[in-house]
Amino acid sequence: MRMGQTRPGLKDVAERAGVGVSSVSRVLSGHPDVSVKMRDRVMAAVDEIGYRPDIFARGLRGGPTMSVGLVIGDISNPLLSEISLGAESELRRAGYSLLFVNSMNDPELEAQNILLFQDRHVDGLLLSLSAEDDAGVLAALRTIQAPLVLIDRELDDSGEQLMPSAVLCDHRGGMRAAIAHLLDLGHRRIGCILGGHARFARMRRQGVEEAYAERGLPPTYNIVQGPLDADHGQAATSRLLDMRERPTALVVGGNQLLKGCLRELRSRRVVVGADLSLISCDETDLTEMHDPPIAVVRRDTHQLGRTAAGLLLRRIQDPEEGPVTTVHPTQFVPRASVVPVRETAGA
Amino acid sequence: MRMGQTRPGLKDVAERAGVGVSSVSRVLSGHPDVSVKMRDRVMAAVDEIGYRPDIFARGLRGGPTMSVGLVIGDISNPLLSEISLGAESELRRAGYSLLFVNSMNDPELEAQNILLFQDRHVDGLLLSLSAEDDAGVLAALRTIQAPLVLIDRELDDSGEQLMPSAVLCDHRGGMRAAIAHLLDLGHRRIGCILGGHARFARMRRQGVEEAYAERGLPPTYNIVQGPLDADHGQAATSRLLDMRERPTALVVGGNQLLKGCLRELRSRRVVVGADLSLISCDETDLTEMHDPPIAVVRRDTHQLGRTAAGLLLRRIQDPEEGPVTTVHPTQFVPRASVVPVRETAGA
DNA sequence: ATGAAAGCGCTAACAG
DNA sequence: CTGTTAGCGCTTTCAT
Repeated sequence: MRMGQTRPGLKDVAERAGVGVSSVSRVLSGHPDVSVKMRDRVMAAVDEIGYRPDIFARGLRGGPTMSVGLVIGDISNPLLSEISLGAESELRRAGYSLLFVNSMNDPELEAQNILLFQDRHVDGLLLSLSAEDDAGVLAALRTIQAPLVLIDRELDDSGEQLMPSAVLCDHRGGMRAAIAHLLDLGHRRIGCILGGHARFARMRRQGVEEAYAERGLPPTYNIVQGPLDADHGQAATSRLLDMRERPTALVVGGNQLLKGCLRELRSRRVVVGADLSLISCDETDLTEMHDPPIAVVRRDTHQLGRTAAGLLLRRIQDPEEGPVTTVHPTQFVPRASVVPVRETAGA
Repeated sequence: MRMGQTRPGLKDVAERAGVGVSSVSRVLSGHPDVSVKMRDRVMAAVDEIGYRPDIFARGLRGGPTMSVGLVIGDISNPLLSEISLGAESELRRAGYSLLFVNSMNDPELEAQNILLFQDRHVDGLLLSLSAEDDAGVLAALRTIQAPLVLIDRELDDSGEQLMPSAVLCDHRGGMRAAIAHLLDLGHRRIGCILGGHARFARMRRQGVEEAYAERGLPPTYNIVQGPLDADHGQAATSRLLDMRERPTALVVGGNQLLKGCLRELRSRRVVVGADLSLISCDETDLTEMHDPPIAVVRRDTHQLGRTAAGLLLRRIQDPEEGPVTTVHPTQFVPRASVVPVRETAGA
């Protein structure tokens, strides 16, 4: 029974101001050829009736929607959410809004979401994909006209058709530094728990290998690769601790894995920073507040998001711009979870 | 230099299938009056040319956009992100997509974001607002036609114009149970650190008061109210521990506050579960993995999100539906961070 | 410098 | 049951 109360349109503004609709349109889209008088009249009318342009009608004509899509595997991961926060703040400064969608780390959903953003005419896409080589995702991406920025991912894009920009992290360097630190403290049997099939896992593995190779040491490390979740973290920890030549230090590649790892250590009553040295990748509440605090390979996630947004904006605003890749530093932060091997009780 | 390659429209499908545009439209929107033959012809053509409807053109006509907006204070808060995950999963099942926007806990941004969603013609709004009484936010909300669902918030809507549904949590009951547990263990001087001005803080305060009142005990608790952040958590902890009659137990109203609290306890070398009993609200990695594990007042955040989405969908799909409020249980989970007062060393 | 008018892709009358 | 047609609110020629 309620009145239609349709929101005011361009026509209403034009009527109110006693001018033509196209003049109103020109004023609102900053067209140069408008008299000051006209601009004032129109703006006054706009304020009076509280006009807001209809984004759909604009989009229909193919104009920009001033929005950017972010496809993200798991927003509940604090790192990813910080990245998105950084991206959002940068985009907002430029007048763009960021639309999130979760893909639950499911490539099929991811592909759907990419298409969904295309339907919504986003002006660009930020991608933190769960898989770098999923055929469906790649196919969806190829239908996208808008510029793409990958966040800490490398696409397995054989055809090289989609020319994404990318913001990457120097995971290899960070891992190399972490391992080097352990080696300096006398550790030789180091267990590494890695997860996922994305770039970061490959790079971290390389970092481990390089650290040993640089010092001419035999590869007495053990890398346990698996899914990127707490269960793998726990299982891998268990497996490493059960080895005959039990590692004196563990390096864990991410917060989910860390959670599982700590769970296992607790159930075995292994004391971090005494019985065992421990390093994790990426700072979270857990690493910071743990007793003892856990050494980490850290990176500036907020900045990562901001840079990603910046690269995207550049390409949106100037379509001639080519893809750019930036690499962001990582930093090893030693903490009490790491002790020299001498103090470590053997098996 | 690239070819315009404009995406196929309804007209193209109609041409391909040799039928009229409206028939195509009818088939696609599931209109009952279409022959099987027609449906097949059209669907074939749709597949052949890879047609996807233009959501903007649909929206322009005032139709549903199959999207829901979520205004959220801080997506990097694991609780809020879990809620949004729950909401998203429910919405997806119904074919809706969820658009997130962060408001950085800033009411002004919040109001802007509400307007932004309105511009995008969302079919409904999920709100986890940072303030319940901000004039700008309320004004923005009043311009919204779509149904609203509040998540764990009560609006200070004097005019009662906007009839939101709501999903609430029984914070009062949870807090009452937590305090009762402490009282049973002999604690009398209990410090409570609360933060924020939203419903949950009020309810928790009431829970504390009720627990004491129920047993006819004098109010020997101390409630320190402040902003909902780690700094307040730390400052409040410091203040409570400096009291002449130092509390034997602390109850902390949220994960941010907890972080600050733990920071202070660590710097003072206060041992949780021995020198002091500790309870927090809401489960996070920190409460679970802490040594000793921290007792919590828990709630099912994923379910909360799902229910919120469900309530919204009901109102979207049947505009005659009135607003509904559901209250979700909370549960006190005792853990090793809580010990009887006898074992606790006094000041 | 300004206004009139033609669509953008779609849905919903309205005719057949 | 199906095709034709008139807009939805806006931008953009094209005249003036």
